[in-house]
Amino acid sequence: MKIATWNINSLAVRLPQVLGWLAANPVDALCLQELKLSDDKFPRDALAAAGYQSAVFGQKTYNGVAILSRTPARNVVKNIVGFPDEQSRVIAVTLDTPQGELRLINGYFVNGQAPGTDKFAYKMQWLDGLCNWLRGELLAHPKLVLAGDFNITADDRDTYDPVALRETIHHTTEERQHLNALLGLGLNDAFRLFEQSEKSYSWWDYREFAFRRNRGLRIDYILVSDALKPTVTSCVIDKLPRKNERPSDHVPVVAELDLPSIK
DNA sequence: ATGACGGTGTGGCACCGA
Repeated sequence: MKIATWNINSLAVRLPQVLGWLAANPVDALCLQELKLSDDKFPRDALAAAGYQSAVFGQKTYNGVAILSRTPARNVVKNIVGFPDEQSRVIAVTLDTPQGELRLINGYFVNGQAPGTDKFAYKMQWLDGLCNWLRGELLAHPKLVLAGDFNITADDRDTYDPVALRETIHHTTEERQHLNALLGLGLNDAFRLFEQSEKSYSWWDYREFAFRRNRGLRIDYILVSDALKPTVTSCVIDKLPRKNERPSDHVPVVAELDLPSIK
């Protein structure tokens, strides 16, 4: 089965691109971030016509996440249990596969603006809350995938300028320690399970021709639990949608797991 | 040091993103 994640930076603007991408890339589940719309504005019918059910946790203007899946999602949880949050950043579902249940968690991690700001402090607290919640989720669901926009570069391979951007937002030691804490729970960065080309990124600024110059960051991840790690057969970044007219600044990441495809 | 680009809102610029 194939699982993908994509920060689409407004589903109202990008719905046609999502539908087009799904037609060309018929994944089993797609995690979307930054819907920027409330639940009542979610294009459930258009996605259903394309063969996808939707578990939605929207928010007006900012944030908002959804999981599209070919099979029904059950046990839907919104946001981090034990971490009250005004912002819609997490949705978790259980999907039933012929190989048993799979827990899929979609996160739009806090941006954090800059070290020393209130938003950075919120990012650290949010990451703490996520880690504490996931510890139990992994015990309850050994076959678990955490996908989304992490807003953290894991290491210097994931940034176009590790020297100039050292200890700036998305590059701080503190953020990377939090990401390592997640990995320490028994999660694995699917992208790094395979040989990848250098300078592989998932986000490029809209400004200064960043995409053309490949000045990007890899901040979108698919983490798989230890139990799933042996089943991962590929993980790729699909840069093509960044060439669309009115593209999102992020592109999809796709992982393939050697579980029978959900029918 | 700043802004550059793009999305949203009840707007004519401000805020946010990364």
